[in-house]
Amino acid sequence: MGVPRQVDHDERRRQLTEALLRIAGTRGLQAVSMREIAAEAGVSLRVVQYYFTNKQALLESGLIELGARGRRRVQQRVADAASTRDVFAAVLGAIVPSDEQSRLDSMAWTAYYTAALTDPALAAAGLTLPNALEDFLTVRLTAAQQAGDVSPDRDPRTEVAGLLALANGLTSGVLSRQRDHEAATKIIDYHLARLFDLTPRNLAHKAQAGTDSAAD
Amino acid sequence: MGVPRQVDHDERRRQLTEALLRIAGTRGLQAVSMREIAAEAGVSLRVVQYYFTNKQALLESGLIELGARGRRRVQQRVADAASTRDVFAAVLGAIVPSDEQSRLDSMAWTAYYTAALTDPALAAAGLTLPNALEDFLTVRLTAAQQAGDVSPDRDPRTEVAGLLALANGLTSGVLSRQRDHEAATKIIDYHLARLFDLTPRNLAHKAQAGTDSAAD
DNA sequence: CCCGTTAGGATACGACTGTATCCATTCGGG
DNA sequence: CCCGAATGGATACAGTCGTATCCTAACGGG
Repeated sequence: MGVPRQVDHDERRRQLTEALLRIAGTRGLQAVSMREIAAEAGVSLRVVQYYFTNKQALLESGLIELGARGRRRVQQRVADAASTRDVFAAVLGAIVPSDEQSRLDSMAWTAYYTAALTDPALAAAGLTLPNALEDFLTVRLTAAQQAGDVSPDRDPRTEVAGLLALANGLTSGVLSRQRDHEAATKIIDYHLARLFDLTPRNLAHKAQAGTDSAAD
Repeated sequence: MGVPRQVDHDERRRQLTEALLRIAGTRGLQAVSMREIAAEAGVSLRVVQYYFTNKQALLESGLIELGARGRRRVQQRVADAASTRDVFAAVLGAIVPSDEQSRLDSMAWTAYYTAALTDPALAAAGLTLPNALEDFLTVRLTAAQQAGDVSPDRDPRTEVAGLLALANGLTSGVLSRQRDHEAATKIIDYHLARLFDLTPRNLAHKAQAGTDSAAD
């Protein structure tokens, strides 16, 4: 038992979790079985059993990894977002699947989400990401509104909830290949352009409240 | 073999299909088995086999029934919709689950939708309702815009796609009990109010194009 | 009357599931 | 050196799954 034991252990678990998510993303959650995961990871059934006591534990691990990936994607995009509008475009753009990897993850996420609707054990393991995003964006939008970058007759919480639901619905369309990523992005930008537009009747208000709106 | 044979046959199939949808709506699609359907319908396994050759046929029947229910709900609400805005509120309000029955149907629909993402056989059996609604609403919105009831700088197709995606995303939130029906309706109305609002800069255009806008 | 079709009960079959058990190997600290 | 823990191969077990088969009844037209 060498020093890097715990590391190897976690690495093994990570490989198995990734195999699980690959299956869930391509063939669905109902195709996920212990033996399938073993085959996908190129190991024996016993190894899967060894590193995960339960199938339940395995599924939870997959859900946790999926949440971590989502958070990572959002943070990467938000990192280089200058304005509040850029932050919104980044977050919403991170929700809608863009490349093949995010499509697979989105598939798996949808499968988990659907399963959690009828399986309280999965629901308890956490789909908390949407709520966190809602709070985060609401704070940002409220600040932008107070800075005069958004029309005062907009309701930040309602706008954010609507935009997140929009991104969610667009994701469904992208996954079912009813829409592609570009079309979805256009729809999102269409709405962001209106939300952050101050053209006619809001210029007066903008001029009166424009204090620290440059950095936002 | 009496005259009402075919009728009895169809009635039996209908009962079994409803039993299937009850299970799918409460315990999920993965809980749907021939034996479970038999138990739910209060018949023997053989009867389920007798009226449906395959499990596949059974699932398709459930999907068809689900689509029919959705269409029925939309038509009922659209029936007494006076203005174009009422039509939009009716259609979008028909998508978001309101009572317990529509919640169950929406659950089952989500389960089917998710399954269809990885099962081409189910996808072929038809999730065509969204596309039909998109075309329908786009025609209505374009007409309303030409009548001057909607600002000319709105893009009807984008607006409709966005609203349907919004309703879809809100449905997810309602099903996961993150939001209730009332909150979802408020968000929809919030957006419809903006879409059909002509207050400041559009009144000029409205006055110039207002020919047959009264009946719409 | 009787015979073929319709309807359904009872049971079986093979595949697959999650989980458990038995066993061999490896390897590092005492 | 050696012994116990870590690791994993092979196999078994009890369920559940969709599907198939066998066998009764019932019943209406010839």
